[in-house]
Amino acid sequence: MARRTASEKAATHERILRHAARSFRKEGSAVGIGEVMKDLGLTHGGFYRHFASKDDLLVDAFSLALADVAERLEKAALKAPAGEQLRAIITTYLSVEHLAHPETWCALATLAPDMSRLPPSIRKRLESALVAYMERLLAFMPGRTEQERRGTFLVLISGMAGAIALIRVFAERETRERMLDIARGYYLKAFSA
Amino acid sequence: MARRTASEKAATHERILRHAARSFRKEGSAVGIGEVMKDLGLTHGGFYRHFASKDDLLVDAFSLALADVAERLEKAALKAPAGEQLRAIITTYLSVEHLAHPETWCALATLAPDMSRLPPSIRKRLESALVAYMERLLAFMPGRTEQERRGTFLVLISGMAGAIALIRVFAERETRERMLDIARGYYLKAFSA
DNA sequence: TGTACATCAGTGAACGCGCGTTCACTGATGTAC
DNA sequence: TGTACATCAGTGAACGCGCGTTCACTGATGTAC
Repeated sequence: MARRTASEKAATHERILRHAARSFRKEGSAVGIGEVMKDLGLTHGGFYRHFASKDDLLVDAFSLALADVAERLEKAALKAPAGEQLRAIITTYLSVEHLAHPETWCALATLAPDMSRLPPSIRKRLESALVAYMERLLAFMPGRTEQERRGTFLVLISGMAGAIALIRVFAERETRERMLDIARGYYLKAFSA
Repeated sequence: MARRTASEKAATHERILRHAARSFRKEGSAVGIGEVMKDLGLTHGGFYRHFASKDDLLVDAFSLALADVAERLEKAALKAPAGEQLRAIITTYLSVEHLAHPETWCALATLAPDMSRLPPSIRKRLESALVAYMERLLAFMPGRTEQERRGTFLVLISGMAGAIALIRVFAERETRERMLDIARGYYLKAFSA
């Protein structure tokens, strides 16, 4: 119960951010500040030493979540043999693992509607995070020009996010996996053939 | 302030449902019962003569929203000349109108994550509504077998919903319309050529 | 058809609860000399 | 290097507020005879 060193503060800031990025993806952006802090063994009052408001945390957490997924997908692509990189991105994105773990995977599939309801002033920061997401994966997208590759990213990622979001509404494991197979089959054929 | 006739009650029930289906799509499922009732000139207490709980309203409102959109898309298809029906569905779905009016258009693009967080007991009803959405448009989907047409619906509708959800994060009209053109171009080429 | 009574749609106060945010306080850290 | 003081990370009580839900009440509707 006293002042912390600068590096301790930075570590706490990051812990709040990382945990919020998971909680919002898992349970939605209605998760309270009190709950996030409590999960970390902290009290709610201290939150405002780290973020100006909940909206401020939301934007940063959404941005971190997007960067996190971009990194995961990039790693999956880089691990794949040459020519199989886009295939790796698609099978990683449309996986049972992704379906079952919203808290560590794509924020677009869980939070896109919440993102679009944030105040416009703050949404600009989210747009940057989305552009960064795209930039990170652009090299793996098919297309002759950069414009084409951007278009491919838009259609492919938003399409797969929509598929994950829809499939998650269904409860039965069997139904979900059948739908996932259909979607994966389509995107592999349409984008990586 | 007294008992109403059976048909008055039914009318009120429907007014609540229809308005909720709009409000949830526009502002998210966190919109309160009090607000929905107040918008209709009613008080919050009467709500429970019509619905057992807010979750109960959520499921019914989501289902109505889905049925509403299925009908709009079906009408768009039926108005189109033979051979242009799928094209009509795609251009209607990926329109500036849809982008700008979440309250009257596809609930998947605005509420899919909220749907998947509903209690499993209640989610079954939503699954039926989604299946009904599919059935209604199945005849317009390309594919040799019904299985294929179901697969096409899954990929097409979830993909377009994901595109709308992503594009709505961006604030600038010009950016949005450019992205919308790219998505529309893709889906027309991939599904309706 | 009229009468007596049960039902219940809608009202508005009240319930407990959790939310985001503020603030006085603590005591260790950071800084100026 | 030591000292004196300002800073501030984190605590926990308190703020106003809105939420979902309950309930006693009202009076017109529905129903049994």
